[in-house]
Amino acid sequence: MTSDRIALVDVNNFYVSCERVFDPRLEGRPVVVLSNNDGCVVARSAEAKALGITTGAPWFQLQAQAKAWGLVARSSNYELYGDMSARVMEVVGRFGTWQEVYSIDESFVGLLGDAAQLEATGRDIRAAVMRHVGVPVCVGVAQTKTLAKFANRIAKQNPALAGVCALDSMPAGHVHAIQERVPVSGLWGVGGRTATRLKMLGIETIADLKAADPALIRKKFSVVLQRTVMELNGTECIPHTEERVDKQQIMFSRSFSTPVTTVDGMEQVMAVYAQRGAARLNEAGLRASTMTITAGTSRFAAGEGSFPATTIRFATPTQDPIVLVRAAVAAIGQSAVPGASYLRAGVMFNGLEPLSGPEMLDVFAAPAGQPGVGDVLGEVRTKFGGQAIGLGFGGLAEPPSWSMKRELSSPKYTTEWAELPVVRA
DNA sequence: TCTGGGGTCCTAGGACCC
DNA sequence: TCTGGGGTCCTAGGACCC
Repeated sequence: MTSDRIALVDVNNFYVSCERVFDPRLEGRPVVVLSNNDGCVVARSAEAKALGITTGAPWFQLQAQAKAWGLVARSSNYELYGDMSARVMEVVGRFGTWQEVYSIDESFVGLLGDAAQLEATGRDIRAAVMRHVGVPVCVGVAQTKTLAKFANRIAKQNPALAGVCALDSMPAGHVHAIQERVPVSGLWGVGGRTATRLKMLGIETIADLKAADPALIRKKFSVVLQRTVMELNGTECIPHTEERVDKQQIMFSRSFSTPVTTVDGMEQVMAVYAQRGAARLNEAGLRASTMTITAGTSRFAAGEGSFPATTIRFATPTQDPIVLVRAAVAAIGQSAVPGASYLRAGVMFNGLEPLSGPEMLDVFAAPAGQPGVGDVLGEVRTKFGGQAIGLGFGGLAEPPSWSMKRELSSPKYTTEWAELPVVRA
């Protein structure tokens, strides 16, 4: 019987797998990839997981044992991961009747076929991605997205399945037995808070939740969890959106490598961050009607922190870096507390609209058809690299002392001519 | 000394309108 | 000045995801 099914394809330990493609010595060793500023662990190889290293573990706490464990750490290299992601998505997309890219390492694709064909297609996808990109993927196939996620989890945890699990080709009793063992928190869309509240109602496993009354769940929780219950029972409730819906917000936020303690310093930070945000707006072809700036001291320090946040509304939506930088600097100047030890800051844009949309009268805007400042900056960056040009502090060749730290980074193997891998034969 | 960054969706409540 | 229902839009906050 031919059925319409959904496959969830994701890359195992994606960041680590990308590093391994270009450095095979990492194969078989415990490897972690760190967050910005080399702060904490964001990805782990199977060997690192086996050592008990958790996601979010601070690197400074692991460093002492790293040598004894033979543990290798890499800074995150988003240029590399982004490019590898695009390659994986392109290969996976060839197999589907539709494709929705869900995250940097996951996509849902539509498959048609009977149980045996679905499973065979899963194996073909795995082989193709390994051959063309070099990273291992797992495939879960089922009737709904929630179940496809669940099947993918089974594929990952059960080595005998060799990375592919199509629920249609498993005996129903077997599937049910697994659902009776796995706690609800292992389910897509059910986090810790909801799991705790469900437990009080005696709902602990996926099987419990599947058998729950959807109407009751909606009343006691939300329409979101009700959809989960229905999806567990085979009714599709979460639509697939092939083309990315328009973004609702754009952010740029970063922690510093060293604290910033002066208002002047925070103004420098904002000048740089507002520019980075403006560049993102320009790339997306959007302008914003509000900008929210945030900053924060340590969440872990004793005493009261300072977490200024200010929203600025623009009479005319804009993506002009000069306007945005001025507004951000003025706002932080008013809200930053002198002497506070700031560790992070961010810029967020909301109320987005396309650049090509109806123009309101603004005597300072570039005349129609002429490039604005953002376009010119973007063009220079495309030709000469991201660091080539900037306004004020954003244009310094030598980055300020608080800039992000990435000491253990691999080269941008696939996106910079100067950093291409060298092969000797 | 050191603890990520970037998002989405839903809901409740307030402002405002007819 | 008070009375009333019904509706939209916006924002803040919660929960979750990778």
